[in-house]
Amino acid sequence: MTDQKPLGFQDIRDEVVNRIQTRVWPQGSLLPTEMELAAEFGVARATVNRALRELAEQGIVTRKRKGGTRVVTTPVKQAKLPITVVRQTIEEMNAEYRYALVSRTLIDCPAWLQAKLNIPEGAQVVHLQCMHHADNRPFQFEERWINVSTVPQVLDEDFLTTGPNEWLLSEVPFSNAEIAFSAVPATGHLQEFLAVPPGTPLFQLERTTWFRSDPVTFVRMTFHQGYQMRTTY
Amino acid sequence: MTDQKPLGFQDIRDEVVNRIQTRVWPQGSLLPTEMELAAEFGVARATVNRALRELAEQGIVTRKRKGGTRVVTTPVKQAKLPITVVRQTIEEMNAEYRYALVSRTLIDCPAWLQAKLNIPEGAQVVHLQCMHHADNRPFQFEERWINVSTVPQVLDEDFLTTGPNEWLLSEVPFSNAEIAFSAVPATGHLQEFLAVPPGTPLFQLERTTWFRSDPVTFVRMTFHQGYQMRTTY
DNA sequence: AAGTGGTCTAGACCACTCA
DNA sequence: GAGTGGTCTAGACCACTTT
Repeated sequence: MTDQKPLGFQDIRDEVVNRIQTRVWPQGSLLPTEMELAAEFGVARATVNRALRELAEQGIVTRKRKGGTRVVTTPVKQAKLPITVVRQTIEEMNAEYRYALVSRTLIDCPAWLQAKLNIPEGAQVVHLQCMHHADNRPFQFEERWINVSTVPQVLDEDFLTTGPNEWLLSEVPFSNAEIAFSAVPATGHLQEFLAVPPGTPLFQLERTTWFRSDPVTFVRMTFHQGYQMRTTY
Repeated sequence: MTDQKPLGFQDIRDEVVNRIQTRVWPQGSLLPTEMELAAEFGVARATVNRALRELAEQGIVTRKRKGGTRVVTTPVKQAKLPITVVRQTIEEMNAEYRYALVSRTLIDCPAWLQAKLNIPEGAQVVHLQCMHHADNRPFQFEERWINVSTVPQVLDEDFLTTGPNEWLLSEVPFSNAEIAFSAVPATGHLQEFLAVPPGTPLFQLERTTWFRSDPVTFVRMTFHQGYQMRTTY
């Protein structure tokens, strides 16, 4: 009984990872070709291909036609950061979510936002300020600008009961975005709404969103004192 | 000339995304089966399968045997966050990188770290403090604890010229980790090494790393004032 | 019980890239 | 020019889930 049961692509993948981790195939070395591996494991080349393709996506190996498959020397880890809606985050903590609109105004797009979104002069945007509470304690202050020309429906939405994040997600799903994380001091509005002393370090997330190369929205979300964003790789 | 050239899985994928974005297949709706799509596009089922599998990985659709393929109602975006070495980050800014070891001591594992890494009592760890400079200005302060029992080679490494991050990457590549981002005030060491007034908000990244379920290291990296971490999705 | 996606196979052709 | 991965096909069987 040399072979027990047929191997799947996941078995191949795991075994390759194994050999890389145990330095059977050291960093920088060249792996056998797909055909050789297929012969060794007794599977079709397509199966080996799928296994190695996944490892390439994970950044563990690089693949080149004619060049073969090589173990990456300095693996660039990729943490997957799930971007959820605030409501979900809070409800997953088993806390009670409460949303409150602070202000909603229709304004001419300020110059800095024009530049950031690359939209023409004189465009109009809806400016929103909102608070998100968890168990009645301040959780996140949200300041947002929505491009009226991309999302004209925004003029008919008052955002009194639904947060702009969730509303936009239903109106403009499947957009793409740029995100920036930073630490900022509590000043002005932030200090008041998040109920912290002036200068308190706060975790902040800025995001610019497009739908098919049309700028949709820019949002600045500032979290309560001590908030940690977590992930894995 | 009804069909020009044979379609690839990428064409299928893009066209499906297109139909989802334009609400031909609205959120929550059921897509045609793989066989139906294969017939429509004039390709093999495997090709449709690959296209839809990618969209499922991206979280745009969900797939269930017998249940079919369904457009996700509230897409959970996943930002891919490349975790690079500090040196790279700095060199990509076209700045000059400089590393300096502040302290290196062999100590008994403190209780809080024992709990965090889940290692037995009395274990020993190497405690490191380092500074990373960009163009001779403070960029990042790194405080790290390395588990001696998992990485015994650490006893022979003085870390005078090479940062522990890069060293560990060559000794223990392909590990997995938990990451937490937060905003902290500058105090004590941080304030001095990063040359900022006390209480300045600083961006901090904490990471716990394992290799095959053996705890390797815990690191706390605090960045200079105003640092932003950026990504896309 | 039936229908759907999940996977594998054997073969083929192509595209890239190295020598 | 030759070798490698990239992709596609047609068919098959399996595994899960709903009816």
